[in-house]
Amino acid sequence: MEKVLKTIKEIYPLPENSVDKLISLLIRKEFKKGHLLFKSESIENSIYFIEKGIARAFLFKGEKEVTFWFGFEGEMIMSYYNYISNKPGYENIELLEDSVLYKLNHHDLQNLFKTDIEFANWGRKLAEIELVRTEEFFISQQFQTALERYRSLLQSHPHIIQRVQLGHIASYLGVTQVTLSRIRAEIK
Amino acid sequence: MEKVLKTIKEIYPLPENSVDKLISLLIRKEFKKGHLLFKSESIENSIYFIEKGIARAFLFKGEKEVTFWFGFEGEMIMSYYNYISNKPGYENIELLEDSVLYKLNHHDLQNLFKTDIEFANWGRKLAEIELVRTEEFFISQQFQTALERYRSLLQSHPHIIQRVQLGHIASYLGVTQVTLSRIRAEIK
DNA sequence: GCAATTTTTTAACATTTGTTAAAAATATAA
DNA sequence: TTATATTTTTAACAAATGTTAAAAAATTGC
Repeated sequence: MEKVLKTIKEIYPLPENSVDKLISLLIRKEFKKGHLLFKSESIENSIYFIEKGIARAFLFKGEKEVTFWFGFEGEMIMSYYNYISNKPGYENIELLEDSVLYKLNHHDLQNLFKTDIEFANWGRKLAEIELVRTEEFFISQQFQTALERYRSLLQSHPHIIQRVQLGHIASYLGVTQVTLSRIRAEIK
Repeated sequence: MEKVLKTIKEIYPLPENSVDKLISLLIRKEFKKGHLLFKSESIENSIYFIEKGIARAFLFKGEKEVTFWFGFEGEMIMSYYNYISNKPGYENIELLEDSVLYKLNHHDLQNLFKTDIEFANWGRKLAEIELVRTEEFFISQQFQTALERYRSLLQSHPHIIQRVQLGHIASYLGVTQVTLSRIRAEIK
């Protein structure tokens, strides 16, 4: 669970015994490629850490799926809306490869928040980090062209092209697959 | 400070003496219409609560200003990026009306987080609420048309048309002013 | 290795939105 | 109130992206 552990510690510097407390709550799980981990309109009581694999979150826009998030090794998978409001989330989350995840129960985590100031601050930092990421992604959508976003996606995840199909990437970038294909043809 | 107090209490149920502790740190400030509260590329050590007035956050896209946030009575004004990373924020924040704000020092707040579990959870909830809002706004940008977003903006803030000029609203909706003007002409 | 399936690219055309500029409407200040 | 400045609307045209469909390429399963 090397990558998961690194993620947990990077969020906020927890004392060693708190880390152990959190680890003791994690359950290792394996899933096949294509597994639908979260389904929209349903309440989800689990949070996952990705040890191995790629996940994507998507919504339907009419008939079409639109991907708006990818999760890579070391990242967390959760529906923030569900997590925060305890109402059904709106996103579907699918695993794009055979994956190894660590599962954490939502209520167990809430319990840590209420009783341990270290965890309360860990949870605060987690939300803050995620907020900044979401903001940055939003800003990039509004202020960069699809080409610029495609380039920075390649920069941060050079192997995404080999691991994720173009249609998903195109919708993540906010264009159709045809347009992304045109973009790729131009820069070659 | 009625509206500000309501906001503070709604975020997370703080004990009465914690609320008093927070209130004692607030300083009332008045600003004129047009005042630039935050300037991009600068470190900001304050957080504000809006008692009266409207604020907007914007970035430059080439020569043009693009508005990506409005703040109304009861809401908080802060650069999350600045607040979280302690690096210069990227946004400019301007007051669109003569305003009454309450100012809170960032370090004072951090201090409360570190020493009081109630505040740590208040801060966690604050970030979580803001995260869900940001996500919702992002989703609406990606999955709704400018017309739909215009309609729901009018629904949630019926007086925005009287208080904010069309160019700001257009860029907030992600279209040019000409396009928003066309949209308005069509639905009349 | 080959056939079937899926994914990606290309092409032709339609639609939407942007750009520039001018006119109309509204707001501001002397 | 009137003149000036600002904001909003309208129009003509250009550019970018979407749509549909077919061809090409790559992947998968037998």
